[in-house]
Amino acid sequence: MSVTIRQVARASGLSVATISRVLNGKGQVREATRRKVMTAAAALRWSPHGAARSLTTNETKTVGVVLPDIHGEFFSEVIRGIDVTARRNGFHVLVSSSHSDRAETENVLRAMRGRVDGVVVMSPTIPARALKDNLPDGLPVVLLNCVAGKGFDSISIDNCGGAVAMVRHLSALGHRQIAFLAGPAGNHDATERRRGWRRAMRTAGVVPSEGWEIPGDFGEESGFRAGKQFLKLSPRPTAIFAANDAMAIGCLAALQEAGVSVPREIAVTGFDDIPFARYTAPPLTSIHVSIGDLGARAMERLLAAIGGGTGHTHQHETLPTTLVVRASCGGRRSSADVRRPRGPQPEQFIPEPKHQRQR
Amino acid sequence: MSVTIRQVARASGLSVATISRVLNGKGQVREATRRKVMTAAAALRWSPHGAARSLTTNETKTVGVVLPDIHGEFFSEVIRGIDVTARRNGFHVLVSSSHSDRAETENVLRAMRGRVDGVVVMSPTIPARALKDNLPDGLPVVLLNCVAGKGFDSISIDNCGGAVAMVRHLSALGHRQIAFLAGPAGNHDATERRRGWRRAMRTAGVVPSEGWEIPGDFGEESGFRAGKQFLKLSPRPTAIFAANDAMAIGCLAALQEAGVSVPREIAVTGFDDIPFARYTAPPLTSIHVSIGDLGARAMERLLAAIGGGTGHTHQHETLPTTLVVRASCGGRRSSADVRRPRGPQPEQFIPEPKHQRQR
DNA sequence: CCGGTTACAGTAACCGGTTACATCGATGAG
DNA sequence: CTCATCGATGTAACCGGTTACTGTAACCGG
Repeated sequence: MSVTIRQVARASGLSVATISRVLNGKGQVREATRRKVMTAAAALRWSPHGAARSLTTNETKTVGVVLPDIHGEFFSEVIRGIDVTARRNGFHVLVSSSHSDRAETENVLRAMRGRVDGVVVMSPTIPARALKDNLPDGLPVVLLNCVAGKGFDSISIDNCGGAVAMVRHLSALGHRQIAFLAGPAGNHDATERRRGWRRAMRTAGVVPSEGWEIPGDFGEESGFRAGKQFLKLSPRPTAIFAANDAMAIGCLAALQEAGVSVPREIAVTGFDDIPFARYTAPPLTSIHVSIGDLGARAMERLLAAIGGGTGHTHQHETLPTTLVVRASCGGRRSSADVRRPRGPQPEQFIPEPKHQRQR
Repeated sequence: MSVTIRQVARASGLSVATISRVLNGKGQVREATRRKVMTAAAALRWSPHGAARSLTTNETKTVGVVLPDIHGEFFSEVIRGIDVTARRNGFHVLVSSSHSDRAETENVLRAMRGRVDGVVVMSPTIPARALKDNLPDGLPVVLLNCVAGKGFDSISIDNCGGAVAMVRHLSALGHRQIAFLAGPAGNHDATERRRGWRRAMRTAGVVPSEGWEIPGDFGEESGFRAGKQFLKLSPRPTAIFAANDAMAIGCLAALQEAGVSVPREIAVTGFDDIPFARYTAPPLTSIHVSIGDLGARAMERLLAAIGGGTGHTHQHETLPTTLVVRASCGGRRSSADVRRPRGPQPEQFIPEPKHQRQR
């Protein structure tokens, strides 16, 4: 049915070895022969069989990406970063996302043998150690935004540092009662951001009182509910720092509905700097994270591990974040911002990714 | 290095055939033998080599997904739908996204041979016919949101119908000057939505005058610019129907900045019903599209084609859309809506997907 | 006790490439 | 002229599974 290298060999009157050599540019082949091969291959519309090739070379030119059940921009951006980097290096990407169940994840991991040359794993639920048991020995792995484990490459966002920067900024604007809208318990990013908030508060000499921290789940809905709760506090916080933008947006909606003016009465800030952050009312001050870069870096590390063989050393890498000031936190620039020609601009300008959506 | 079936055979004192039979549950194997195999396999932590297996069985249990360079929710949702459905059926997903270049896409397509059992292709730039030349004969293909081609399975959203529904709704609210904020030229969805707008306008007996249609690119930014332009028109349109939510949101920002009240002075509506749509100010009336379902259906069709062999008939399928009314279009219910407990609810309630973000 | 099933397990060919090694003609030095 | 060398190409083993075919007890009815 499908055309094989032997058919090409017959059609061109050459041997399979020569066809293979031409295809891979290895060994000596006369120019005339090369052309003959190319012609025959094109005529038969032959392209090498991936599985067959993988079997002998023991490399698949494919990397696995295992992600938990995440929605939205984060997912697409991280995949984009990974995919672009992989393709640039001639690699394919085998994804497996939306794992809620741990056993399921382990199954997928096991099924990767003979399909991939390495994997990027982002899993809040699986401890690094458990990975070892479910992966073929010697398969390169890069952990993404997980608790770093010994013997693994890992890479993550400077969540703590970003949170500290945000609290500092709010402090500088005069805020002291800075409430925190936390993310899901157990989530690594959420934990780190909370740590940053607490640390910076301590540094600022403020002791968060009861009720200044409300748990959320990173969804808009939970932000909305938390917003309502914050309003019941007395004294009211003067600023709300949400652990991600989605919750901050829900929070904004809650305050607006309650007729509370942002930022005049309460400042609201987020984390992630999702594209919509600049289009909320008022535009949202946030911590910019280059999610695409995160994926790209993870892939670069993985490719290095794949190429480097055994002489590769494991290390942990942290990606920096940037504070992006918009109107929602108030302060000196807020009124000026609002009048800018095309929607408020960040104080520290971050070059915009092209947000040409195709849909 | 890696453990093979032969090692398991030796360890268990059986032959490779038996190991294989146990693994695949084929043929007769005594219970005692099965257990012996399982024990040995577990002890050696053996799992079958994907490439090797693919080579003989001629099936990879993997499907390819080729997507253009799209950002945001659409991408992640469609992948999620595909991935979940694939995994449920024991398939893996090989993605390749962010193709801007046509030659690049064709390369990837060619490289899929021997790696996948079928592909889902979403490509605005490649005509269906050109696919035939770059795909191994007989490889099942499902086209996603493309111009349907003969000899292909295809599936898409009822863009036209959705647009008609939206214009009808606005009409019913008394609007006649309904401007249209179009999507990128050449994009299939954009074209269809525009067609729906024009058709419904004609039905309503309104002839769109000069300037009532402004081109955009599906990005927030272009919506913002278009919003400004619409304001310069005289007479001003009473409603703006954006071809997607991102542009509608940009448009809202522009109107807000100009001090124009939505929906009192101008109604604004979108298309896609992205999660964020319910948190804009005012909440955005939109056309709900189940993007995840789109991916899931595409995968179901593909799996059917893979399983069905030659007896499979090609057909085109269209997924329905639903109008979701929120405050941004004004009308009878708008004031009531605003007071609902947790942010405005849609008039026609769409069961919410769980928007528990993990970030 | 015998030919025929049946249940279970082993042997080896095969999938489609890659590549070490063999082959062979041409070339050049001695 | 001969032999070593080199460049170009062919031969066949091999990668790790799957499976058709084979072998062999055990068991059956007659």
